[in-house]
Amino acid sequence: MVKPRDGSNTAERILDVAEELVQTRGFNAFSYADVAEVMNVTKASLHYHFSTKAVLGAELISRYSTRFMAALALLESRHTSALTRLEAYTELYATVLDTGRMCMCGMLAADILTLPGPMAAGVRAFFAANEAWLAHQLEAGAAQNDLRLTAPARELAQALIAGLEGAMLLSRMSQDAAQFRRIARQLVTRFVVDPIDA
Amino acid sequence: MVKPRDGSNTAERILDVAEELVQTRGFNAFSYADVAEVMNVTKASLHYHFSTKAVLGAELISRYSTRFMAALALLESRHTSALTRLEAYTELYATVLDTGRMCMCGMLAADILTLPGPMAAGVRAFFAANEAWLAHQLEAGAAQNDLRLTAPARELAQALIAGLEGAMLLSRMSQDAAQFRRIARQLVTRFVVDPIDA
DNA sequence: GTCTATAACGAGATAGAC
DNA sequence: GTCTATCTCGTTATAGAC
Repeated sequence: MVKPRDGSNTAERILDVAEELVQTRGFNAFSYADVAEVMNVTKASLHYHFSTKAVLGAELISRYSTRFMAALALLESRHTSALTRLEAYTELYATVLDTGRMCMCGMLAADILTLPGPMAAGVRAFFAANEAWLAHQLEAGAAQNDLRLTAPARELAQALIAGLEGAMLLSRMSQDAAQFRRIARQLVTRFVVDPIDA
Repeated sequence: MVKPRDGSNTAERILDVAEELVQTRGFNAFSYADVAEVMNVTKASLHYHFSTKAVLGAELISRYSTRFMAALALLESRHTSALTRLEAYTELYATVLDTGRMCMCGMLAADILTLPGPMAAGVRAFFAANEAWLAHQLEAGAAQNDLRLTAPARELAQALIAGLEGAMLLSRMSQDAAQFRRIARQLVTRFVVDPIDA
């Protein structure tokens, strides 16, 4: 018995629709009715797959985090230098923004005080994992003289993520597609490559 | 007939309570009932002062923007060098975060697609004004050799605001009070003072 | 697995007395 | 200017037929 993994099964499609709504409107600004309308099913059907909105939300975060970490692994295998990995990392954010969406966990970070406990924990874990991954890349890059760090790796990782999330928020608001990539370039250049080869 | 300006009149106190709720929970996650409960009045009373939630929201943004620009003017008069002005600017954000709040317009930026038109316009205007103010300080500072710019002033201003807003979001989530100031210092140091006197 | 129907509640808002 | 009372609607969630 092979489980369908092509994303065409109902639960996955519900997650797809809900994910877009969270990324554009936030967790408190979408409802089962919104999802049901897009999918042409009833709200009751959605409750069959995800008993409560809190369960749906937790599943969204879990899937998003898994996929994000998988994208990081792929990115790591495709790029060998720390600098190109960083650039690919920022481009990951950029392509999300190109679809008119915020980072899902960035959006949920704004809603953090209103989220069910398990969801809040998931969002915090997402950023902790991101920070750890980035810090590791920075340290590895510094070790092989790929780049120069201007501060402790952990601190730089936090500042980079903060800059990228803030840049998404403001660029989406300004509807200035190029703004995000300009800011991302500033962040990477100023924080890590710095004046060595500038 | 002197209008009361001490903030003790009802409309102002409603705005005070609503403002905190927006800064902590977001515009879609608070209700007239929440405000009424804190103030020990009925929802109907609130509607006497602010006919609709959209009107209340627009007034919140207007008051917040006015106060913010006034704080910038004060800050300008108190500090003469561009660098200390920048540091005071980031400290403005830090003190907001110290009270457990996000920047109100940063919060509303996340909700932007769900806001009534006039509110969305007000949020955009807030950030445009901030960007213009910051860019002006940067250019002035560069002109008198107070600091060195690593990119066009406008671009740096956008990156700084993005970094600060993102840092607020993540620091509040992490409940790490020191994190914001560490990131802010990184941003200012790397973006403007750079290696001249580092 | 999806439907109809409905329960239970909270939200934004209004009417009219005081 | 604040109250009680009420309206209407949207939201989350459940029961039970198909």
